[in-house]
Amino acid sequence: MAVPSKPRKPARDSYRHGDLRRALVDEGVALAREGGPSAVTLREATRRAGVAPNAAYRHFDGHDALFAAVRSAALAALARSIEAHWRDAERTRGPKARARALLRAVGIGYVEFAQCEAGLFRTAFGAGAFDVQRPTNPERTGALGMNPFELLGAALDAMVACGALPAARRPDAEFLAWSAVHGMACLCTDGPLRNTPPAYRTALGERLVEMVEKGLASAPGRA
Amino acid sequence: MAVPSKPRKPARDSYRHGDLRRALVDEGVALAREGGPSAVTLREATRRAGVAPNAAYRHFDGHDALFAAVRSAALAALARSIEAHWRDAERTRGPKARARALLRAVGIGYVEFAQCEAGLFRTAFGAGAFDVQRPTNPERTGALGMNPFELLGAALDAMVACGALPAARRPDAEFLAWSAVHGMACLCTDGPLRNTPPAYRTALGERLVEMVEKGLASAPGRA
DNA sequence: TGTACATCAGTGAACGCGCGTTCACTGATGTAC
DNA sequence: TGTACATCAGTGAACGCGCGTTCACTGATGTAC
Repeated sequence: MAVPSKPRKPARDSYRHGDLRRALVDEGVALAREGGPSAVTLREATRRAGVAPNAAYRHFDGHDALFAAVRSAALAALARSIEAHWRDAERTRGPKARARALLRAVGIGYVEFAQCEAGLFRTAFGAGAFDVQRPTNPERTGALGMNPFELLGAALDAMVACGALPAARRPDAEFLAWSAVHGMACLCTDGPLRNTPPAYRTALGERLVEMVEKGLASAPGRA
Repeated sequence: MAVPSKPRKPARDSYRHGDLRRALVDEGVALAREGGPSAVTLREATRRAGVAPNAAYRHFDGHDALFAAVRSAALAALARSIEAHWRDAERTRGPKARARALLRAVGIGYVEFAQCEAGLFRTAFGAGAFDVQRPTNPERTGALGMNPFELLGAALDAMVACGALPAARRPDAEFLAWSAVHGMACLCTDGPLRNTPPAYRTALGERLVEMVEKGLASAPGRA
């Protein structure tokens, strides 16, 4: 008992935080999850990390930089949601069925994420301009090393490779498929589907993916 | 020259504004057009209307009420954009071609509005929950008296009536079509398509509508 | 047709809020000698 | 192995900002007599 009266508020830490940057991003993600993009506040993130507001400036240029990091984390979470379905789909027998299963995995994983993590979804896409990340930023991906857009592209390539999608219709098909899936994600998150039963939304999601698959194959490609 | 020194700042008006409620909504719409939903501020709207901030409370319960009115106006503007295409489509000869033209009108009008009026589009759909308005709120519609969702429903009904869409696939088809079109609108407004050439986006929009039409007709309906 | 008065759309000043950001500082850490 | 020192991640206090909202008020309008 050499130093019995030592204050033990900070418990394990020294007064230096250890990994404040990571802690701030984690808290930012938690805020985004709970309250969407507008809840991602520099002051609240530092408050939750148990640190003075200006301490954040040791690790980020300012609010925008912290927010960008949080958004990247949200995109990575989306990629992981898709990958969970992707891995199952990869085990499908037969090249055509497999390609279709991969495309379905991307769509269902995307919509499911929007429903289960509405705050993160809004943070990824609902706060100003968003882009396809190229070259791939490792912060934005899951374990397969592909961002959501690349996963979609890979699924479409597989469709072409097995003959389920005419090669002439492949160019820019990402944007058509992404549109459909992103739109449904929005309707499920903030739109009129947000309060419908999960089973109903799941059924609608399945129909949407089929619509995309069939519609992509029969509509003409780029002129 | 009975009263030559009378201050003529307010010009035509008495110190009573005349129609402040309308003026505030108009200024709010202008703000939304320029800066999206977060720019719709009670203080800035009153500032532009040349009135004290608290004057707004004579006409609105508070910021939320003003914002709701602005959002309704944005939805009405969307309806008008669709109607402009709708009227042309109505003149198409042949019931099938006409039904397809109507569906196309809804899709193209929707995406065009998102591109030309990105701020209003974000205000209508990008600021918290949005719903299909039933019964129709006259503030939210254009001259045909239908809101965007009802226009879409009418186009799909026409598709069924002429045999271009199997009746079994009609239920809930609004949500599938809306998803596709809304998603593309998002990609054009805030997403990776926002800086692409207009002609490219137009071509993509046409392909999307075709994808929806073909995909809707060949995918199975509600189980 | 004139006067008295109630109404209510506007004013002016002030409030508290949370935000991002800047400043000069402090004190634990890790390195050079 | 011990001491001197530079580094730099954190502190504490304060700033200005624009926001929504509340208060007591004023004065033009329109109505009742």
